[in-house]
Amino acid sequence: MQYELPLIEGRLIKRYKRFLADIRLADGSEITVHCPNTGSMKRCAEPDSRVWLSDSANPKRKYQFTWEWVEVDQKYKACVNTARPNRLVEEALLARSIPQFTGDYQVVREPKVEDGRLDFRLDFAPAEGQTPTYIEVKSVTLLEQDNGLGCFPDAVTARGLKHLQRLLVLHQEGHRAVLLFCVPHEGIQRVRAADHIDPAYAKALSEVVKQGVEVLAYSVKFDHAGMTLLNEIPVDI
DNA sequence: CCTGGGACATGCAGATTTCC
DNA sequence: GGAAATCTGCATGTCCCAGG
Repeated sequence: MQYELPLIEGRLIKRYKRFLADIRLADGSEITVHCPNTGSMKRCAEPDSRVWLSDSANPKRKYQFTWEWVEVDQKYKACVNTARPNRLVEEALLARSIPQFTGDYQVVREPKVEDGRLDFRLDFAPAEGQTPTYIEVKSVTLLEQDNGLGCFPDAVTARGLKHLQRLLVLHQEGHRAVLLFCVPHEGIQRVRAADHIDPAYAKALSEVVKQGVEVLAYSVKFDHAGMTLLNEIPVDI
């Protein structure tokens, strides 16, 4: 995905509410921006970090700018906008650039399933004789130490646990079910379940994988004006 | 001390209304 | 009648305050 307008650079003062962060711009002015992240943003919201903002150009919004990227440990870019990984995956699916997903399929966003929704469903042409594939995308942005190992989740997640169960049920019903870790963080080259953060989730993950739910991880390439899904990276379960 | 609820901002889907 | 515009509800984690 490419941003329509150039990103604006600043420094984080503080993320002080779920949706809000204060940023200092290059000219010294301070603004409040929308923080579009549903997680704890562990290690991604350190005061004084360099940050990049997108301009919504939307006059109806209370806060014109949206926090997109942060610089972690003064060297790695990471994307904190949780809507982006979903888009990156969608683009890659539509471009047929993920080798694990082949065949003549249509991409359905946010398909409804039993008790909620998942991120994507791939519906195959009749000739393919294949039941749908379900995909849930998770964003990985927690690098605990500078060792290339990304951790998920970054906080206890009851909801994430539910998604795992949902994928397992779909798999048991005969569908392909895939958990796709999208990793928009330049310092992460592999992913593992964070059992030190959410042991229940880590346990459930290894369990559903054992039962046949697939897990994939893809790194993300940053360029001056956007991001693209890059290549597969290993997942340690 | 613990729990519950509200506020916070946005994007999106789905429903409903309006308008030609 | 059908398209477009508008509304409604949901999802989401953190923080703070009130009440038990």
